[in-house]
Amino acid sequence: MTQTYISDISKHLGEEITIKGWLYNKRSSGKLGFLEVRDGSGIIQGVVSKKEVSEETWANTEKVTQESSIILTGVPREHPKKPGVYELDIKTLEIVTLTEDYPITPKEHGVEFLMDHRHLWLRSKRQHAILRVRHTIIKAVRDFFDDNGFTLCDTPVFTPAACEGTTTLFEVGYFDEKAYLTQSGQLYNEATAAAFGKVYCFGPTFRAEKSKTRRHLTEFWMVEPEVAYAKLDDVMTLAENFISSVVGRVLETRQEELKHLERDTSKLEKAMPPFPRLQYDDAVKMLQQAHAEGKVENRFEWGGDFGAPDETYLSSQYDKPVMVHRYPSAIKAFYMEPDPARPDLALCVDVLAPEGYGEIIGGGERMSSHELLLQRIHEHQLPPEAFDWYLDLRKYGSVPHGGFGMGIERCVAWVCGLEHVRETIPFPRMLYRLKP
RNA sequence: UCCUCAGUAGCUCAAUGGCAGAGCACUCGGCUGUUAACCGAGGGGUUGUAGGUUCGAGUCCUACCUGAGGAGCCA
Repeated sequence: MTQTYISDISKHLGEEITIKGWLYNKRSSGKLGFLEVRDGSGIIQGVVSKKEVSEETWANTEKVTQESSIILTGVPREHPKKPGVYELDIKTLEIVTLTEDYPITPKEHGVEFLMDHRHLWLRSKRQHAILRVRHTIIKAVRDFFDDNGFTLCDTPVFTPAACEGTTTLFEVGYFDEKAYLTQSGQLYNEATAAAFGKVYCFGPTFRAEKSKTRRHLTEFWMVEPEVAYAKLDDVMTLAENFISSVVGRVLETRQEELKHLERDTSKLEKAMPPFPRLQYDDAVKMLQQAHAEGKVENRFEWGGDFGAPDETYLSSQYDKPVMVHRYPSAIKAFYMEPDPARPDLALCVDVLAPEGYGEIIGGGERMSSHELLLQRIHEHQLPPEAFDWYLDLRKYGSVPHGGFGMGIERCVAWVCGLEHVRETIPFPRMLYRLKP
């Protein structure tokens, strides 16, 4: 028995086909049954008429329940009232397994209940739309780098020490010693960039921060490109080309999903280069003026890092992602290259997504001087022996280089217009949430 | 770690300190074009836990537990 996928239904109009899937929802009108069937590729409404089918098929139609697995045969055709929409005239309905008491009903549910049933929640239309956009974003990310001369050089998940020494790490046993789950592949990227020129890594990242907000996961996926000989301006140009390429791909191929999510795509269409480049100093002035005008609650002082409300205000001033660059070195990672014109500033950049989605990219130019890097390691009270290989990169053919990291889930949340990143990954890992 | 809010039927939510309710889901019946279908009937409860105030607590007070949102930190 061959199987036809619902996504291919338009190629089989008028033919008898077999659909293998699950019952999404059922409605009936006496001797006429309406079965919404999903098979992973899509959803189609099947129509069963009592007088057209066998007693067995009609009995199955009456007793089949939501999310029962079913195999049906029938003939697809256009919906009588909706042009471009297809229906299936069902001839036979076989129940593979009858489901009893499916927990997720067609009505509303709360977050806790849905999260506890994430393994089933994934079957819903909304989750389907989001995860298909996620798939497309990841594909577009890989295509962008693959098509631009980058080599994929994935970095380890087990690491011997903190990459940046600031954020909390997950500690795991590693035979007789301790290891930590990676919080960034960047340091390793710098080694592979010196070997391959343009590289990227893409994998899971772990942060043991006790953050409990709509923007945080403890396990998330990050893509990190790194380019030898790149200066800060090159990094920013790469970032804006990269983001616009990814967003453009979603707009090209996922209109249906974005429509289901009720995303205002006109806002995404504006995410085309060039992105505004805002120096930290000027961003501070904007925030201070906004405070004076009563638009921001707290007065921002030069030297601090932006909080979520600050980022939201700054991004609200633009209709496309904004790139904030040259933060004070004191609040950035130890490996950031200082600005020769202003040594107290780091040649770094954060890309803030529009509509309050916050920082989706962080990156910049890395320090190329062995002497200065060693000094910074000492200043940050990091163990130099843990960074011997990293320092080697400055001993053997050091060059200016830079790159950035983008959190996939925040990007998906922004593109889909979601309230929370928990829906952007099949099984989110969050503070106090390890199951399912 | 801190701040705020919320826990009542399988789910989503009502109930002035005074009889524990509705919709969905489920079971039964009705309907040949339904779109979270609809109409009628039925079963379904230790109101998060422990204590306190009161003639009387789902409701007020205290502690704890669980969850949500936010802060800090970050992508």
